[in-house]
Amino acid sequence: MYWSRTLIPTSREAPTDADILSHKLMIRAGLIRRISAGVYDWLPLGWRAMQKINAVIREEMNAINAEEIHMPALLPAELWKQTGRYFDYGALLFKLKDRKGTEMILGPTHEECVTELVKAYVSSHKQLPITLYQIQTKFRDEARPRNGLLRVREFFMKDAYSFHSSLESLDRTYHDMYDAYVKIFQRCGIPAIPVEAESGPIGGDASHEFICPCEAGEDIVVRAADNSWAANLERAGRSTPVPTFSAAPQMPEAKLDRIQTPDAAAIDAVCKLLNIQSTQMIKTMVFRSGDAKTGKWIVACVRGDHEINEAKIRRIAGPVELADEAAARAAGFVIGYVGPHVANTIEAELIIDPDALLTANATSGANELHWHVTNFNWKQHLSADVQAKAIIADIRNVTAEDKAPNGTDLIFSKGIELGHVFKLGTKYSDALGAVYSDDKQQSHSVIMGCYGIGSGRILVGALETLSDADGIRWPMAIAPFHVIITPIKYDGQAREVADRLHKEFSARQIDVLVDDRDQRPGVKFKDADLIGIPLRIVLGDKSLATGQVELKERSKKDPEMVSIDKIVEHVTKLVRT
RNA sequence: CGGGGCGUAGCUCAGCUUGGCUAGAGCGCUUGGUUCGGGACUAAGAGGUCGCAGGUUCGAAUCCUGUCGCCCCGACCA
Repeated sequence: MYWSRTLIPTSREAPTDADILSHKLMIRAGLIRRISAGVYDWLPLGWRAMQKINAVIREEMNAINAEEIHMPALLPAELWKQTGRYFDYGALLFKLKDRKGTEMILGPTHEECVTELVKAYVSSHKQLPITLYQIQTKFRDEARPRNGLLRVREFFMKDAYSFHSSLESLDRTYHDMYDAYVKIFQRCGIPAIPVEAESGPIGGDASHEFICPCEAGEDIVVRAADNSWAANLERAGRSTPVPTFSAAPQMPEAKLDRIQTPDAAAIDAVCKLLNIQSTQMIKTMVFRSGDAKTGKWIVACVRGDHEINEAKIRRIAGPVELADEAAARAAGFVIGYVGPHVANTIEAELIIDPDALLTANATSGANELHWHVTNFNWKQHLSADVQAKAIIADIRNVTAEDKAPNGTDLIFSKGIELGHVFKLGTKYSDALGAVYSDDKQQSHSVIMGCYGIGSGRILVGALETLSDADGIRWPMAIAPFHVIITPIKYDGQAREVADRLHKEFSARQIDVLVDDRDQRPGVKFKDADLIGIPLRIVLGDKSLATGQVELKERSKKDPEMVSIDKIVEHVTKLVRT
């Protein structure tokens, strides 16, 4: 391709609304253009990179016998109502009506659709296992799209779904996928660490996320200092054993004191007012499970300096949500001033984190507006009945004071979630009736796994982690062009050589861009660095006179001189390895 | 959804507080000249319903109301 014939709108300045490096570079290098919040045009350079990423993904998917299909983005809402996700997904789901008034959605993911497909055609164990995938546009009406391509409303995703007649078979495919993911990110040249993630209904080792470590990321990864283990913060568990209620301190002489704390609901405010440490406090939060009629209250307690981990609560109590404030108040919870002993008077499931349980003479809410209590102790101030039913469980986020499973220190870092592999179980096949017959004519729900990669996020990860002050540095595998030819002046011998090399590289399937613009050399060099093509061939009069061209790798400081008749071979070698 | 900020040329922004000449600058763009190995210089130009609607006023980019759009922080840490 010739620069003058394509569209590469580079710019010296980044728009003010771009905050993170990758976003700035994508705009400056002319990869994408925003058309609406979280919705982008893909320009030639961006699109080329995207295609290369998808090509890598395709190759690795095909290599493990996953077969590509294509499902529609426009889906009937009915299908989603059958699994309940029409409601569970909430506002994140784009909803619309067709001309007949039929409710439709734009697919944010395709479990329903693919399960429906398999239900229609797979009925025997002999047809299993099977893995189908697609690379397709997903739609999610994000509350707050942000940071360029990091969180968008329309994006590319490779989503694969596997179907099995046994958990062992699911395990095999899961591991194949896991390995394929490792290869994909390696080939794309970006760092990605697999971490344990929330595992859902199957439990155990059923879910991994692949995280690209970088500051721009929205996820928090916890890993062992010796890299022996890593997990999503949601998932990371305490390393010390969970005690039973009897481990609570015995403080027979302690007396529960009420103390006035006007307008001090937050932990920090109370600590300041009473001049105590947050470790001396018990934080109590109220959750609600089930619907308004059948649901129950859940009172969760952690030490004041700890954060409640809602995913862990869900693991114990099933689907829960933080209680609606008005509803909780109506039920008698003094939101802002709730203490654990509220369970003495209001019927609720009490879940206590071990560190909260071991806190003696704690300060907590008094269950009265503008009042707290001090010297709270579990054994004295909970009724016998409540003590007997209380659940002691790990329900907080780990902190730097915790240890990895092997006892080493924990390190916390941010990262971008690039992909996710997940053992689904029979959630969707149950809901939609996707069953197969085994060899004894017994009917079973198909066992499923699902595996996603956000292709756009690979691009974000590459720019975030590999760029330098001058611009992008594409890994060869996903570079929009392998080589850029920069004639100092596109004229005379330089022009002849540029055209000839263009032809020869193209014939070898090497993607080449000739900067044929009538620009000063400085402009061309700056732009070449900015758009980050891995190899640059400079054609200048002086070197051409000696039968040589200058070859510079974007990631290296100094160029090398290569004779004209060797350059094609030389570059081909660099591109292929 | 809550809070904050911003909408003026393709891009980055000034002007607005205190209403008043033909609405400005830099970058980019067009044409000419000089330049030509790391974002050149110069001359002449093109380009704007000041987001939109309404209001106040003799007069609105500027004040008021509404509305749309965009960005940032937060979203359950009581």
